[in-house]
Amino acid sequence: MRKGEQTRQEIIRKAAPIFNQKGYDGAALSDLMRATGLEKGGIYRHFESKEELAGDAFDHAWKVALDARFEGTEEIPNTVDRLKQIVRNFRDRRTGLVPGGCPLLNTAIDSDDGNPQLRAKARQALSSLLDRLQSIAEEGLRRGEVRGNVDSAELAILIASTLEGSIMVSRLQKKEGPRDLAVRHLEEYLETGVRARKSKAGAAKS
Amino acid sequence: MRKGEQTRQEIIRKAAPIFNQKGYDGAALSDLMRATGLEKGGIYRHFESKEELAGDAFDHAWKVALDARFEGTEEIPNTVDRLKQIVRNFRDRRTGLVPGGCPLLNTAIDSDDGNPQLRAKARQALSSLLDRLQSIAEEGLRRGEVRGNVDSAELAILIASTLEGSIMVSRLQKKEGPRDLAVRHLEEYLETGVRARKSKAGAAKS
DNA sequence: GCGACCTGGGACCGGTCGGTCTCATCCAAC
DNA sequence: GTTGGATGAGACCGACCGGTCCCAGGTCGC
Repeated sequence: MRKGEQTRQEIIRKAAPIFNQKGYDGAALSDLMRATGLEKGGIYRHFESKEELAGDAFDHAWKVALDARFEGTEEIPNTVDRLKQIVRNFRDRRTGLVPGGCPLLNTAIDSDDGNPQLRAKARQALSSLLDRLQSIAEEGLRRGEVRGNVDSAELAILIASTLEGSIMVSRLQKKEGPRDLAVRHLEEYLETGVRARKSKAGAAKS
Repeated sequence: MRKGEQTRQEIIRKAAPIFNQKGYDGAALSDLMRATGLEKGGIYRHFESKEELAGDAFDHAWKVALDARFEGTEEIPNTVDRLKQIVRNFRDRRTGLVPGGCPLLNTAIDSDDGNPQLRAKARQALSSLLDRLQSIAEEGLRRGEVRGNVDSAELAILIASTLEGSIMVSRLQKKEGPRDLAVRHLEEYLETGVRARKSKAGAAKS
C-alpha cells in the first residue's frame, strides 16, 4: 500500500493544473491521462470517479495557494502590518502556485450552477480564507491596533473580494496592473481606514 | 426572411441563461434544445456552430447587464454622483437580468484557458464597461468634480474589479452581504478619495 | 391561390465522453 | 525464492457529444 499512495499523490499533483485551467467539464479523462502518463485503468485504480479526483485536485491547489498567501506573515507582530503583508503576498508570492489562476475563483464560477460537491469545496475554501483574515482582524481589535468601528468579518470579505475581482480582471487583460492596483488600494485602505490612530495607540483597552 | 430572424432572436434569448449558468462546455446541445423547444436541425438552421450561438448569447446577456447597470445614470449632472449611482445599480437594478450571475465574470473564467473567440468577447465586454466608467471619470476631472490626482483608468478598474469580486463571493455564499458591502465601500471611497474637496470646487479649471 | 423558398424535424454520423473489467506484471513480505 | 496482493494496461461499453442532411410542411411574394 506504499507505492499506490505515492502514485495517487502524483496523479493529484499532475491533474490539479488541468482542472484549474479547463474546469471540471473541460478536463477530459484523456487530458488527465496525458498529464499523468497513465492509462484510464491506472487512474481509476486510485479514484472512484472523476469527481473525487477533481475534489482532491482542488484541495491540493487551494492548499498551495493559501500557503503562499500567508507565507511569512505569522511572525509579523502588528496585525495591520500582517494584513498588509498578506495582501502584498497576493502580488508577490506566485512561485509554485498551481497554474490556471486562483482555484477558488475558478471553482466558484465553474461549480456555480451544478456540481454540488465541488461547490461545497469552494465554499469551504472561501471560509478558510475569510476565517484566517477575520481572526487576524479580531486580534487587532483586541490589541487596539485596529480601529474600534471596524467589523472584522466585513474587512475580511472586502479584502478577499477586492483581490479576487482584480485577479479576474488581470487574467482577462493579461496585465498585472489591475491586481497591483487592488493591492495598493487595500494597503491604503488598511492604513487610512483600519489602523488605529496614533493618538489612541496603547490607550485602547487595558 | 422575417420569421427566421424572429426565431433566431428567440433562440438567443432562451439559450443565454443556459450558457451563463452552465458555461460553454457544460451547456449541451440537448440543454439548448430543451430550453428552446426546437430540434437540433431547427437550431443549426440559424447558427453555424455552437460557438456562434454562445457568442451571440453572451452579447445578449452582456447588453442586458450593461444596460441595467447604467440605467438612469446619464442624466445625473455631477459625475461623482453618477459613478455612485452606477455602483448602486449593481445592487439595485437586478430585474430582467439573464440568470446565472455576471456574464463577464462567468465567461472570463470559463474561457480562461481555451475558446479564444469567447475570450475575445469577454475582453471586449470588460473594455466596454471600463471605457464607460473611465470616460465619466475623465469628464469629472475636466469639470473639477473629481480630484486632480485621480487616474481615471485606474478608478474604472478599481470599481469594476471590486464589484466583480464581491459578486463572486456573494454568489458563492448565496448571501447579498458581500456585494452590498463592496457597494458601500466604493461609495465611501468615491466620497472621500475621489470627489474634489469643496474648497476647490468651481476654482478647478476655467 | 399558386409556386418558390424559407423553416424546422429528426434520423443519422463519427468521435469522445466517463466508467468497467480482466489480465499480466510488479513488488514486497515472508 | 516464492507467493499473494497491489498495481496499471488497455480493450470494451453504452451514452451522449456537436454537427450534417434531407425532406415535409409552412410561409410569403406575387
